[in-house]
Amino acid sequence: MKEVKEQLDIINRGAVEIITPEDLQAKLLLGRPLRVKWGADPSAPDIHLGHAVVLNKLRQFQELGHKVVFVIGDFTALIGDPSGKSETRKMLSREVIEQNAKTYQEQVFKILDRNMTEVVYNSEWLEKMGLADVFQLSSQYTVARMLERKDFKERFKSQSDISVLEFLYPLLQGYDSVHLQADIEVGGTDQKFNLLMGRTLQQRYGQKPQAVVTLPLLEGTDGAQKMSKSLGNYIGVTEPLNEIYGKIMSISDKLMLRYFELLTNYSLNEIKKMHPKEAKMQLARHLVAQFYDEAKAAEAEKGFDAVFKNKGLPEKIMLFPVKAPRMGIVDLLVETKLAASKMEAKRLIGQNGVRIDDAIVSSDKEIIDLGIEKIVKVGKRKFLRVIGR
RNA sequence: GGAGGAGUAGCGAAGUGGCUAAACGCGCCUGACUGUAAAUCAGGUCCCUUAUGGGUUCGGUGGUUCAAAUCCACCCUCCUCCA
Repeated sequence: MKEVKEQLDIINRGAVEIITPEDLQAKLLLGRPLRVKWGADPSAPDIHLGHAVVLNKLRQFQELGHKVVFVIGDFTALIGDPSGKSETRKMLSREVIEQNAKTYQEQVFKILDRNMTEVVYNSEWLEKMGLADVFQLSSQYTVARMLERKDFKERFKSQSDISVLEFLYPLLQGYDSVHLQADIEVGGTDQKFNLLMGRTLQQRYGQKPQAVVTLPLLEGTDGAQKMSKSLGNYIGVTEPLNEIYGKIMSISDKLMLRYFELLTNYSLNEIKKMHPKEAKMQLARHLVAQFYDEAKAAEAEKGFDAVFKNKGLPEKIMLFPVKAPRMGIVDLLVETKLAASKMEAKRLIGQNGVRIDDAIVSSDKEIIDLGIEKIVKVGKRKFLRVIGR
């Protein structure tokens, strides 16, 4: 195991806050593999790079010889985490939760080391709790303190609903730490309240409080708002490799450094010395390799260069059979969904954005003979092989 | 329970009877350039159509008018203040 100081440096990288640094150091000084808790609510099964920030940190813990305890909050998901929410969450059904939990694991192990991870479901212990246990647990915290939490406070102030059930969520998440005897818990800054609850409850139940490491919420590809599926600025770990590679290449140079800091272990000083394009390629390659493998990463890079650097064709192009042997270009674009409407098709043609077999289509009245296969290109990145039958 | 305010294109936001398919910003798309799907610059961004032509839009439904996003009635949704 590495020196404590060295471990602290690694853990600190990219972290927003460590509560408390003294506690963390004391834990590390124990010299044994620590139990690093990470909980996920199996309600949104698509993991993207935003989640990967936390996973990357956990991976670092594993590389330092510690054990990750991955808590699937199947039971707490029945309540729904109120963090950052402005309204009462809908309850999820058991079947949905189970399916999501499965998907979640498949994706998580693209980053985490399976052999250094213990997967637990919190229904294992929470389901068995009797009402008396719940009484005891809920007596450990006050309503006033609960209302200190920003999202609750705002909802209370604006007179939105807060169900009593929701008050139980942080308590149960905190209780998970008690049950699991967690040494450290890692989460996004939006989880801070819940993470601190773990510390409070552990002390009430006679344990040493877990150290808490909070990580920033990653900005999405737009570089402004946090990465989220609903904002459409995310890069999912299960996306096709060319998409991952391409989306990384499309982020701004400034954002690239942020991604390096939070998603990799590369030295930032080294990266800053590199040519920005080279650096970005490095990042794209690294991430594709992480979610797929090295060979696929090289493939993605080759594909990207072929299409964007040399303005050529990608290796694999989807084939789209059309009924007619010949077709007007506008109809063809609409038929193949390369354009959303005829107007759009015309706009694209007018702006020299459409090519057939690499020749710019100059008129929207052109008739295309589909007797032999044609390669249709729209914009920089949409390709289709079209043939009439 | 009472008083008031707001709902306009993907989002934000102008527009308060005809000149409005509806300013502007963001986003998105395309092009040029390049170091990449970075940055920058230019153009485009309701649908159909060969069209300076037609159709359908401004929370919903009806109405007034030659003419409505704009006026009236009712309804729906959201917000603020008071109790």
